Amino acid sequence: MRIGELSRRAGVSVATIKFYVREGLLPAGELTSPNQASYGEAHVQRLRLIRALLDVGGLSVAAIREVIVAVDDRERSMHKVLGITANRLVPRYDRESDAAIEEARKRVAELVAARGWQVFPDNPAGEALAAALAALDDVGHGRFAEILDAYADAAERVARADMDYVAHHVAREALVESAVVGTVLGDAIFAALRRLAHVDASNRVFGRPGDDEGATEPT
Amino acid sequence: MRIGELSRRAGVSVATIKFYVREGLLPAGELTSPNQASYGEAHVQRLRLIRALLDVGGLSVAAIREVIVAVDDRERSMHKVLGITANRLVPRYDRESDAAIEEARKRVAELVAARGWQVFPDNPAGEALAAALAALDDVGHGRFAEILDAYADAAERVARADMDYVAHHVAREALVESAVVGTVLGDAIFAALRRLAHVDASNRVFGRPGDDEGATEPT
DNA sequence: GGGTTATGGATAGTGACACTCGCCGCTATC
DNA sequence: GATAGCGGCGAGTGTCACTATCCATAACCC
Repeated sequence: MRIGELSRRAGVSVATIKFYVREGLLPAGELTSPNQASYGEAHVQRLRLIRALLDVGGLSVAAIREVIVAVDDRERSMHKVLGITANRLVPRYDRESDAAIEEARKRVAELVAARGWQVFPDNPAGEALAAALAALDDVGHGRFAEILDAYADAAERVARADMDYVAHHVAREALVESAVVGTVLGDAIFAALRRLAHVDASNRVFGRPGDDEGATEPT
Repeated sequence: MRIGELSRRAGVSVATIKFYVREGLLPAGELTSPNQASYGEAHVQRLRLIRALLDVGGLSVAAIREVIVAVDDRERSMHKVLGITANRLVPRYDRESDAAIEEARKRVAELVAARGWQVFPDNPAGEALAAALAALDDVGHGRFAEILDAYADAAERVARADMDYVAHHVAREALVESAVVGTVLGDAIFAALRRLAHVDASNRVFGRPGDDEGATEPT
């Protein structure tokens, strides 16, 4: 297929496809003549992956490029690819190394130890967690950390479900891409579910009967 | 205190503070003379809230303005403020209304019904969930929806913990701000925990003993 | 009391980002 | 052989979160 059809199939403008090719997110089509190329199903798939990471996952183009290069590299272990995804997915908080973040890092290390997680806590995810806990302190909600265990329980449960899914439904070759997609879209899905659960809980606790303004939210 | 000290206390540049005042995120200081104003603790707190929502939560300045206006409005119910937060927090996916998203919406409605959640499924969070599920389908991971129940269980657990925290540790006046902070930072915390749990699970399942490259991830 | 620094207020500029446009000469198709 | 589409490329656009500069005045420091 040529670029016009690819554009229609993937719902991405021709100009944008050209841009992605220039940026190295999408391989160029196979040239059939000096200025004519043909694209295949793989291109459609790749475009959908790009859009999912971009729109739902909120990754930057540069981050997606790194992830995609890693996904395409059959030499890299899944571990490495996931590490790259996490590195790119997690925003960089270059907080000056003050006492608060140090203390938060210690709390993260304790949590990891208590859970028996086989993880170095200076992992990007651990750093992100420390930054979030420090931000919580800053804002005056240090006590929130008390319910961290409930969060960790939930995270373990979700991670277990993710592993089950991967084990049962994902072919070996597709493992890496699945992991990336699952990591990124899983965040979005969980966040949405949490929001729904909050609205429900909030309705039960605070909602007056007959007051349905909490259930649906016009802007 | 004057603007210089406020800047030092909050770790935000003077220029940026002026920008936030202009943008309506931060109330102006109280003028003591035509070109001299004084700021208080509330300003420090507010700045920290802004930075947390911006850096960790990833909200835009415009979104933060709406949230803050809602937080400051004592007339508004917590429900409404949370609705605004959710509206602003969740990215807008203006997907053309194709069959896929319609089908995803139906799946969301079924899930909500099965859970007995008192929520209108055309909630922004429900929409976000539908969009994420549709994106999952696009990318060829429709089966992922099979483990949605595990996600929903985890979300309920977290939401319950959140409510407990609010009930025990948050004063009535601070309820709304806490809810906003908890919603936004809670997402970041859970995502980080999930990532940590993944690394752990991945280590157990795929990691060769002695291969520690999955545990820590240099770029 | 005089020089340096800080301040409030306003306008304009910056750099990153994700596209988007327009052009060229060529090709496919009707 | 007209017309629409194409590949490739450089330049332009709009948004966003600041950042820089300017001015007149105020505070501080010897």
